[in-house]
Amino acid sequence: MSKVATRFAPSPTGPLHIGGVRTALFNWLFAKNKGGNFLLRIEDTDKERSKKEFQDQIIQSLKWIGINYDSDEYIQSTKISSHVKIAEELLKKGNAYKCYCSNDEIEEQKKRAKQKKIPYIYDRKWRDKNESEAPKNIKPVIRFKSKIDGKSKLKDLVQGDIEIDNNTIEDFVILRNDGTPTYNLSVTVDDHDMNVTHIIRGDDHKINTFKQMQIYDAMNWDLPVFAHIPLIHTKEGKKLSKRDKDSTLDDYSKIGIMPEALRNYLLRLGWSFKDKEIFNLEESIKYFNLEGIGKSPSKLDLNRILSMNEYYIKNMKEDNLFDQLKDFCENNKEKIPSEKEHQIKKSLVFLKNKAKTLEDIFNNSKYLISNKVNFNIEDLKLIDGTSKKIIAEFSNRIKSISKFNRESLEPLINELIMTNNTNFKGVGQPLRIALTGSKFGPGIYDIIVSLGKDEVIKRLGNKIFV
RNA sequence: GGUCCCUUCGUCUAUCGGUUAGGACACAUGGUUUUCAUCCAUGAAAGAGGGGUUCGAUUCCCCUAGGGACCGCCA
Repeated sequence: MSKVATRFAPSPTGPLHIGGVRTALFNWLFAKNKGGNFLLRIEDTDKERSKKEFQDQIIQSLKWIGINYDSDEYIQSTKISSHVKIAEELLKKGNAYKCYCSNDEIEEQKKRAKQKKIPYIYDRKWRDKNESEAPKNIKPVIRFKSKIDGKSKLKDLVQGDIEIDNNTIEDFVILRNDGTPTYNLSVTVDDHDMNVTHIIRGDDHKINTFKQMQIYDAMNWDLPVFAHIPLIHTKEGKKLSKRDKDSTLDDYSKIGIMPEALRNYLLRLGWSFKDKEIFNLEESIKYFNLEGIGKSPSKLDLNRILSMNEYYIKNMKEDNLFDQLKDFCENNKEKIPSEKEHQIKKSLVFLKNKAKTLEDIFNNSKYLISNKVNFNIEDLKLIDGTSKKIIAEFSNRIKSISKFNRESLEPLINELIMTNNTNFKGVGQPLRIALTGSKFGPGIYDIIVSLGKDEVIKRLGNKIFV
């Protein structure tokens, strides 16, 4: 058996959506599991809708989530001439024929079928007609001569055996009247040329597979193995499309979901391995198989994505986490000033405990990133006379503390609680608001220590607390 | 409408004829705590319905219902 090769074949007509990412992931993991190659093919034959920017974005997205393809990307539009050659060969061999029906004629047939409520299928008018009868003013399309009798069986590795009557597959167009190949032809020729052994793709291609199988058969090419994975559905239970909310990879990266987390989530969406939930990269490759793919569609669950991301934030090495945070902030928020990097990196140890996303970490570390405190108006109202007194006392007393850490601050805080006849909240809350502008945030000791003595004194000295 | 596919807690899923139907997320309650969280414990929560086959069905078969995909000279 030849070396396993899988491929992911997106069309660059929009941003890569999450279902595509999962398809790519499954193909990639399958290939890596088998020690094979994973290839990327850009299906850009629709000139109207294909855009280079989407192609770049797809490649960028795959890179982001850590899926790397073997050898250069295969650009379908550069292979059109070989597709056409095959169409001509099929024509010569009698597996295809020229169809001179006009657009109007076809439309008319469709309309009539709709009225009669019978399924439309091209009536094979030119299948056996002599070309001498061809109208001069019409450029023909080339149609594949599909089987009419009998049944065809698809041995699908996910769906099992699927059998359909051949007469439900129409004589589909393989070459348009402008001479360009259509999807089913191009895909088949490319997959064959690329030596693809396993085609793992969305459920929505199942019927196409029956068309493509006939081309393989006519050309006497080895049939690859097919595996059609169930689609990802929206909350409403419909096929997820790029137009849906939270459907593209960017929707997740921009709120601070990390690639490891999204990869792990997508792996477990529609695939399982016993009760295991967390798979690092090595485990993903080691355990991935087609048997674990379920047959029913699954819905996206943002809570689960967030929870997965939270897990990775908490369990990731801080160096790595910081690098990701840095990139995230630069790309989506504001750049972390280089002089603050060390301080923030050190603070991750507590910042990460309160975060589900990189965005959360960013929000919780704003008090460190910015030199100016941005006060929440509502929270500021909580600062009363006693609060001001406590702030002043605290500020005064820390000036004499030489070692600025939790141990040295604790007695001081406790003393303030006693002398002001209050509880921890009575002291902690005003200090937190004064230092960060908000009553929510990291633990007060963490805030104070991470800011450092000078900065704390400076912030507590703000005129509004006098 | 035709063809094909699917159906276990709200969600993702485990179970490959015998289980108190398990786990995870979300949810609820309680505990820890220094706000918000985290963390820990506990709880509620499922085999679409009906027939078979079988000593025994969530599991195998059939029907019904519900859902989905496809039905382009798009990919």
